[in-house]
Amino acid sequence: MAIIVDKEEKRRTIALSCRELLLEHGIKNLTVSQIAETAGIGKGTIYEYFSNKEDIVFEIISSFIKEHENRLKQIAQSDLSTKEKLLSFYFLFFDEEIAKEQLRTYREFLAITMTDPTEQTMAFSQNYIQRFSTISSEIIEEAVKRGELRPEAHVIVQNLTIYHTGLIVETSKSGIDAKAMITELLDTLFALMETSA
Amino acid sequence: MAIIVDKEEKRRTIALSCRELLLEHGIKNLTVSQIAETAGIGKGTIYEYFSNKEDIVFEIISSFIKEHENRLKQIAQSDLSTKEKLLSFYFLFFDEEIAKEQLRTYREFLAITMTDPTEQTMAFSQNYIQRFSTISSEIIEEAVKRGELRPEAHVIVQNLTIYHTGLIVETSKSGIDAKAMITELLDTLFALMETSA
Amino acid sequence: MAIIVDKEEKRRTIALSCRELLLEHGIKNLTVSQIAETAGIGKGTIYEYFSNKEDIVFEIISSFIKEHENRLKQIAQSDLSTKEKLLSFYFLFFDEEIAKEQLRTYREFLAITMTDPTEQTMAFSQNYIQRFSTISSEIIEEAVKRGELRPEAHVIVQNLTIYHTGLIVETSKSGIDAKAMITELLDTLFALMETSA
Amino acid sequence: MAIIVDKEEKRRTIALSCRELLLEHGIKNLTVSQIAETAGIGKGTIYEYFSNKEDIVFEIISSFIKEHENRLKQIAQSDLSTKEKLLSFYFLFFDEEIAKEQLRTYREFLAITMTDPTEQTMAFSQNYIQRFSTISSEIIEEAVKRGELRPEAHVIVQNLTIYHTGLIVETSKSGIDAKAMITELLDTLFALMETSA
DNA sequence: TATGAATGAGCATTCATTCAT
DNA sequence: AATGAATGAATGCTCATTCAT
Repeated sequence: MAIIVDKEEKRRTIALSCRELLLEHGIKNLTVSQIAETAGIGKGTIYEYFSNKEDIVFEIISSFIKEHENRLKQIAQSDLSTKEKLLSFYFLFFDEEIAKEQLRTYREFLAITMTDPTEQTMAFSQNYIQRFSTISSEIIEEAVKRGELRPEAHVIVQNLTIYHTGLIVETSKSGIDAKAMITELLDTLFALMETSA
Repeated sequence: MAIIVDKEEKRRTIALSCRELLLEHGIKNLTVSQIAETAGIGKGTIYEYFSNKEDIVFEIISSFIKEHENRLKQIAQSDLSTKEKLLSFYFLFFDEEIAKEQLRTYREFLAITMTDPTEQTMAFSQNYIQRFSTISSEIIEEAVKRGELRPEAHVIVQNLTIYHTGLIVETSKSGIDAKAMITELLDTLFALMETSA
Repeated sequence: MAIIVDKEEKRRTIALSCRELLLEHGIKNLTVSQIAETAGIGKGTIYEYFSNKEDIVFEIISSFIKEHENRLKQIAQSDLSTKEKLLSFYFLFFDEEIAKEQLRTYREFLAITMTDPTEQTMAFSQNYIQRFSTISSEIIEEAVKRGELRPEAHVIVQNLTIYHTGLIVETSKSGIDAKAMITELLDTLFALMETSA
Repeated sequence: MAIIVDKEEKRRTIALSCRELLLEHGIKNLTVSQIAETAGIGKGTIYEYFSNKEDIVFEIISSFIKEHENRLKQIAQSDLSTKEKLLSFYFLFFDEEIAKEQLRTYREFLAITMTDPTEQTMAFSQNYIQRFSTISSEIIEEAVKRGELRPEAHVIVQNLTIYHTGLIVETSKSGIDAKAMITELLDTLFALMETSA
């Protein structure tokens, strides 16, 4: 009897073994040969589990995003104040050591989604944005329910996700302090959004 | 004595003759040979006026940006209300036929600044952001002076430039209506920022 | 399972198929495309077996040098007198039809080692010089042992390898008869080196 | 009345102004534009006085060689012993600071004469070799006349010029001590060549 | 299921030299 | 006599993907 390998399982195994490799080389400089070698399999075998290089890279990035998502969820469920939650939320990409390491690669990923709008790419990217948005919405919804923030906060926070993307782009040019920018913006917004009560 | 050429002038001439070419092919798929042919000069001549392909591309993009800047200035100086000004201001990239054509190329440019942060690239990019910011700041300053908007508006509008970049990125994934997003956001922000008076 | 190829074997096969090509075009004018075509393989395949053009060229030259070395060994082991051996030894590069054809390419190779002293280049070159020296030393050692030549002959013959290189260089300028030069020099040296007995 | 410029004079002036430039960049990396700029004249003007780049480079190298020749003549006319003269003579290229600086460029020159045997190149090169030979011959002739050396020394010393070229080539590969090589060789040769008297 | 050998399109850049003025 | 603007040929190398075994 031949061993039946769970394809999905093996995809993950291969992807996981190449997380460091991706962070080290970046997307463009990562070769399929390197992936095969690091995963300990043949180059051709890669294509038994992934349709192309992009597919592998996205699987690896997906694992990073899942981790990131979990951290965001922890922030959302923490005891912090609403403002602190949002601060931590948006800082995460710029602040934490792990996230910072991933920022370069995430920018590359973003650049790809901008210039090669494949169906595959876009589906992946949209899905990610949506999940990211959902979590931040939950933070706000709660605050609005509790009467802390005006209902308009919802719209604003929704757009903060897009602002966040802009910040990721613009911080690739030196001279921009993401932390300071977010803090100032949230301070100002909160001053406006908080119920006068 | 040989003819003396105004280098700066000729740079512009060459760049101008290749505007359509760039929009048609995009940055990556544009070849120096195509540029030379379109400009009606020898390939080597290109390098008498530009240090490399990037240099030419940026000169061409620069001409688009200058045009864009002029349109933005016109908006800033128009009779529109502050909110309408800002709407027009941020729509411009997504709305006008001309701008829309350029959006794809501008995204490519943005992708380059994110992944190949050359000194040349960054200087160019920062300069552009700054000029863009200056104009929008002027719109706000005026409104604040007139007592239309609270002073906090300044911080918010400053960050709208970054939001705008994020929007350029995110709209590369279909399914996002930039116009609706901006309208909703500005409506909400204005409701918060307008002096109750 | 895929076919496993003996890389070293294939390197040689490719190199051998391009010997004539190299002699015909010389190093500089030889293109990788020509090599691929002549070897009957794809251009990319070349780079599966060689790290760069220099690597291929050196492999081909290496095959010439090995042949040359074998001929030198035959001379060393022949019944000729010591002087005749040395004459044949140093003539070989200038005299034999085959060698003469290779002289132009060998000069190019020498010129490269002089101006682009890569580690790769130098290692290759030194190795060659050493093997060449070893053989001529053996000829002398024997003669000294037999009491034919004074022990000093060793030093002199060692330096003849360097003289030989000089001759290869200088004969690139017409008007120098390598054969006559070597003959006269060896005659004179032998008159001085031979034991008076 | 137009000023009549002595072409030969101007050739020298231009060449002299670019000596440092040549040593700094080497032949291949020296551009005609650099020469024109350094000489303070237009690029086109270069071609009023020189037929091509090679012509300029050789004029500059010629000035170095003339200097070198003068130093050799001084050695030949000094009070040193014959052996010491020859040692100094052949050391000069490897030992003196100035000469050492020039060695890299001289090797490049040699490489050119080997691979591009233009008439121009060869004439220049042969002329140089001959003058170099003449001086060393004078040293020997004297010694032979005085009865210091056997007449055969003439043949040997003649060939030392070629040996010297070989040494220049081989020392481009590290690991060869030119000074030690020459010393040992001359010691051995003198032991053989000196009249027993 | 696994593999690894083979592939080939595609492109920026340099710089000696010319010649119109 | 002086100049400098214009030129254009020529080439190594990468790497995702396929498919025969």
